[in-house]
Amino acid sequence: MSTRVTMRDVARALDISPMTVSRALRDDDLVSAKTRAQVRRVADELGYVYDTTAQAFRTQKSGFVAVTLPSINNANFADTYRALTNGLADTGIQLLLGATNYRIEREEQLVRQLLTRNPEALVLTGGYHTDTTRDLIKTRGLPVIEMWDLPSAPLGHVVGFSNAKAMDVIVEHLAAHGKKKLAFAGATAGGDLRGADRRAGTIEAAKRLGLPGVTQLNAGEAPVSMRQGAALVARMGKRLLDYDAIVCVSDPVAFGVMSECKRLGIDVPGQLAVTGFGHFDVAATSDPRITTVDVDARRIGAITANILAQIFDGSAETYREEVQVKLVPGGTG
Amino acid sequence: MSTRVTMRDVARALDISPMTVSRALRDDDLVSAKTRAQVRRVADELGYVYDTTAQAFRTQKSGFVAVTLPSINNANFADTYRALTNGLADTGIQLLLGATNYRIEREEQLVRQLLTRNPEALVLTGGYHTDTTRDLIKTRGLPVIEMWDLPSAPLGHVVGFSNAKAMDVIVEHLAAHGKKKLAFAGATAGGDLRGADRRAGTIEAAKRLGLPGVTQLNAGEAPVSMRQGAALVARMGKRLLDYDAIVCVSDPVAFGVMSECKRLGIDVPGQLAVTGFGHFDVAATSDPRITTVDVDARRIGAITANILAQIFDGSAETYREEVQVKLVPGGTG
DNA sequence: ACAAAAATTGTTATCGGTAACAATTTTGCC
DNA sequence: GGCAAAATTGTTACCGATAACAATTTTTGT
Repeated sequence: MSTRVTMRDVARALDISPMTVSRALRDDDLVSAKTRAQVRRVADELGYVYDTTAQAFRTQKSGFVAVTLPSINNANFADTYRALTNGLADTGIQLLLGATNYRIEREEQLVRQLLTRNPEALVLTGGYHTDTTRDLIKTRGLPVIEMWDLPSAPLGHVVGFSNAKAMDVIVEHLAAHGKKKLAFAGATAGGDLRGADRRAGTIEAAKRLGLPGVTQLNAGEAPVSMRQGAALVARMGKRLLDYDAIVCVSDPVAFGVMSECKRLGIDVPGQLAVTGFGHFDVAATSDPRITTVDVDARRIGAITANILAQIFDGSAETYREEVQVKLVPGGTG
Repeated sequence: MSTRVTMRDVARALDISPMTVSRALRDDDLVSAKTRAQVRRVADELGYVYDTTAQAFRTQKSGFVAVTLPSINNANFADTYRALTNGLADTGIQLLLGATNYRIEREEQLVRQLLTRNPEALVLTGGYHTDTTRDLIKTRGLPVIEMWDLPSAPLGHVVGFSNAKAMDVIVEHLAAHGKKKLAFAGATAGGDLRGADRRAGTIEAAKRLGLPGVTQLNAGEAPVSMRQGAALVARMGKRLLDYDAIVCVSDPVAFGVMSECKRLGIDVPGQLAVTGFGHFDVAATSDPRITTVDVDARRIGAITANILAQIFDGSAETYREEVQVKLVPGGTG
């Protein structure tokens, strides 16, 4: 009973060869329509389930594309992932997902694990990787796509934007509204490197616009949560009013900051501006709405899916797709 | 160059048998420490990468556990998933994740796809499945764990709670604070079945406590978002004041409702109470904090991991673990 | 020193599909 | 009807690791 039903069994039932069954189930035109229908029917009757493992082994193609995301609990990455899934739906490709928790050491461990499954391509979030990760990938000669960043020394294809430059629109917006003294609320150094890029971009933009230096406010370990944003404000209290605006590494942080300000009686945006990043639902829903930057996460996923399709079709071109980000003004400054 | 390095190659380099290489790389005690070290070294030198596909094929064990989640963009499910990943970290088991988008038809499609990868167990979120899904699983005789629910006719193991009964604490809390006329804000019928259970539970609890009937407010397709919660309120306007409390299917919805109330000048909780579900960050951070129900998502994942470990150890017991939920009073009623 | 036990290494067959090639059947045309 | 071309089906070998069993080397005890 526990012996699985194989193509051989289906073949025997119909007194044909396993090869014909194989072809029929893959809808090969070589097989006559009549035979195909029969095979289908008998396969169903016998409860046959196709064994992708065996196929992957024989053809030396796993049908997997490995994907790493910093976190699976992030609307933007989830959107990218969904778009990627949808874009690959009719290719038969399956995504093998891993979460790095915003750490490139964890990414390395993950990549190592994922590679043992023979993925046909690798999709990484971010442009920062450990040297070992880079070596592992290069040695394999595996197609790679880096998303959500614009690395200067990419491993392969790129679909993303500059996290540093993206802050320009925020800082320009704040400057245009007369905000001068900025603080940046993000993770402590060392963790989230895309967050660090945003900080660097903020500092850079402020300098360019002739604003005073930007203070770094540490909200804790990456990824910084709403709670950590709130806790940061609770810790600092009215000292926060030394600044005109708090530029937050993400919308959730901004929301935490804003909520706690309200609890402390600090008026946003009256006394203090607060900005976010990512155009999350919470930014669009809160009262007031949070000024933020929209990244077309879905587009990143869709483009990535396209590139993958090209790769599987044999294209040798190396893509570098920059997606535009745009300011979404809210009521927080 | 593109011919991959196999165990045979490593074996040849050391003039030993592939079998010994296989054993050495799996750290089999049968192999002498000296040989193991040599094999390790040479394997590294040659850039050997273990082929899990071949192993999975030969041993007829994929090393996969398939997991379906309604959405990957949900802090609670993400927590469960992370706990599951961590709990299985040193078993070598890899999770194969799929998102159902809260639809059992999509779940069926997904399960079908996942089964072709020969998972060694299946972890499903929720206790509702299509008949075909149930058949597929039963035919396979695959170990199954249903999470986040307490189905009356489970497919196998269960780790969860009753979504209906979980609403008791909310309704009791509201009743104790003098709220009588309740409305339930959730998805339109047909979609999210756990949400439907919560609605049924709310109605049931209200009846039991002698409150008037509960009105159903349709916020749109599942999963209902913050935006949809806000849109619902925008649509209804002051008519919302016909009710004493809006019981929302989740915290995000409650947050959307509350934010839009503020914009409309409706005082929460003064004029209207609002409750959520799930103890999301947004509920704990918003001002006021949202009264909600905490589900120990991490515990669900950890217990599930434990059960999986038991299964792989050969235990034949069928587990049914109920996790407790608890009220988290906020400032919204 | 020698047999018996223990430790270590080797051989063979196989998991379930499918590529490459071979063989057979059907169809079309004069 | 007979033959070439087209359509369909079949045969064989193999992808890379490892279970099961066999053979060899090393250690131990007397």
